Amino acid sequence: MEISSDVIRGYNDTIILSLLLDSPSYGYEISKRIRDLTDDAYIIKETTLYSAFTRMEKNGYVESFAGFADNGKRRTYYRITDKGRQYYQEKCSEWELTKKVIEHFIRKES
Amino acid sequence: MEISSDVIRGYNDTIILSLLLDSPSYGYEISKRIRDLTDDAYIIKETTLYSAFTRMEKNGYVESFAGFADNGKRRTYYRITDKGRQYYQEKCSEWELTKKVIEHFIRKES
DNA sequence: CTGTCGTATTACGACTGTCGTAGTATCTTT
DNA sequence: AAAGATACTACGACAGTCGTAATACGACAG
Repeated sequence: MEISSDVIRGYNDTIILSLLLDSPSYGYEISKRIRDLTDDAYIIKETTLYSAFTRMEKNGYVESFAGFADNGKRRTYYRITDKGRQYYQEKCSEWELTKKVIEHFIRKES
Repeated sequence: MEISSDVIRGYNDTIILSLLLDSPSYGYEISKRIRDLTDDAYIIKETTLYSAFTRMEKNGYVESFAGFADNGKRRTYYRITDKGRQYYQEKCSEWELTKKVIEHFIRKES
């Protein structure tokens, strides 16, 4: 089954931020880690990912800086800010509430 | 706390359909039942609700018919179709997967 | 008998985030 | 030499939600 993007929409920023909590990272790696962690259940589109970075940088949730791969290739890294951490925590709380709300309307089949 | 609409976005249709499972209903009542069931945690916007009806009728998930309130006032009722029931069941299954996916990225605070 | 609140719905344009498509560039593997 | 993986950017389209507003009727208070 595929997950519709409208469902995840409100959590893309949260997902990305969660992967920056422990250390900075960059687009391609984030993308792969999402795929791997979810066993390919969720594959974020590149455009969605990079536009999330831009938006979050504008909002002050992440900061970008130039880094280099082992082979010397230039990459754009992103680091989560304090504001980003706070936003992430709020979204985690919100999630608990959201889950409850939606599950009022879900009937599980046998 | 408020629930951001982007989170619910993918489930508005599902929520509305769930309230039509047992009997037909109409906009205003659906709206109130959502509020009541969620203890005001989720208050669907009127425009969102009515445009969902229109969209779902176009998709064949619901059928509208004219009904009358006790006082003789005209109302537009909606009835879920077989296709709508099927869609609803699919969304319920999808929800289980979605939940798992998102929870890979949620860290609960103490 | 007038105004406000609750009921019930519709119209319209703005906005945001995702998507499809495409293009660029380098490095690694075959 | 070609193909695939890495790494990113640009642009316009689209869908669903939102703000605002308007309409209309009944009930109830003052």
